[in-house]
Amino acid sequence: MDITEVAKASGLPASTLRFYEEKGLIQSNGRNGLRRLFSANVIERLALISLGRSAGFSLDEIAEMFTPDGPDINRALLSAKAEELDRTIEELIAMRDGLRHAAVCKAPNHFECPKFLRLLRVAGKNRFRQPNKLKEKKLK
Amino acid sequence: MDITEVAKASGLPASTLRFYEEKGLIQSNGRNGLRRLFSANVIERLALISLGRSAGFSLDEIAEMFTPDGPDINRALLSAKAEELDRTIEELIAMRDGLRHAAVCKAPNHFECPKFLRLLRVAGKNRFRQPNKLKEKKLK
DNA sequence: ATAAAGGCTCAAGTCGACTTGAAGTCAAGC
DNA sequence: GCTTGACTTCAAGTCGACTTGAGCCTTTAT
Repeated sequence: MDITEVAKASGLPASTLRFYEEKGLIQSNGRNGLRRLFSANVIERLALISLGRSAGFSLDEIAEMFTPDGPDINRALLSAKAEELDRTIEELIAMRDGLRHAAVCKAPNHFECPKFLRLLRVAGKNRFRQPNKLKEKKLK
Repeated sequence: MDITEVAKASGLPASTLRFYEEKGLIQSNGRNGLRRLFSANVIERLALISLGRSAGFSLDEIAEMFTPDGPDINRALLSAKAEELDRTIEELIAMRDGLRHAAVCKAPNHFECPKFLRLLRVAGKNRFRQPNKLKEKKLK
């Protein structure tokens, strides 16, 4: 497959595929002239990468999992990520409940509202870096 | 209070406080010579900012909420964020379950495992930008 | 009177994951 | 034989939230 086919099949722009190749996340197997050729299993690989990204792995972490050939998934790392997700989920739930409450709370000042104060305490612990804003998916 | 006191009380470095002031998120009320003076309520304000960050608001969004004077919380925006969080939470739960499964799954190839395939489908939908890696909190 | 401490400003750097742009190469169709 | 369009490389730019550094200016202690 050439890069455009892979792009279409995976939904990723060609620039991303080149970037991933450069990072060692995927391989092209040879060239047709200048042009990269990919074997079909790169699609699975990309799916796996996408999965990893969604689960919160960085590209570098994902690269580590794909060590020799074929994804060798590190089970301990997976479990650790699952636990990390668990904590994140709990924090987000607290946050969501707090937001939902704040949206209807009638207290003149939120600092007088016990629920809001509880929210603040949760937020205090919850000092993790936030995602960059989602970029709009531009469909051309 | 001077900037160091605010820094101590809030846990934020002075550089961040200057940055927030420049962005209009907090105000200093006058100077003592060169030095900024802050009134005590800036602490509450910072707590609110921290809360907003934890809930996934960008600094610009938070700035919008603090329009004239005193936080005027936009209830619709809060509800919208709560819903957004709801969706994120569901995705993360699916992801966590998937990870947990993948960590124990014995299938020779994950692509033969139905649970794993389901996970992939979830991940496919779940094409949101991930957080930058958490930076280690360096305690000096 | 002077030096250290700490605040100040402004510009530039950082991080991760890409994207964009300029300039070049190559095969195919007219 | 020349244009077109799809690919190539490589460098630089982008985004958000800060941090860092250089070079000043003040206050406080000696």
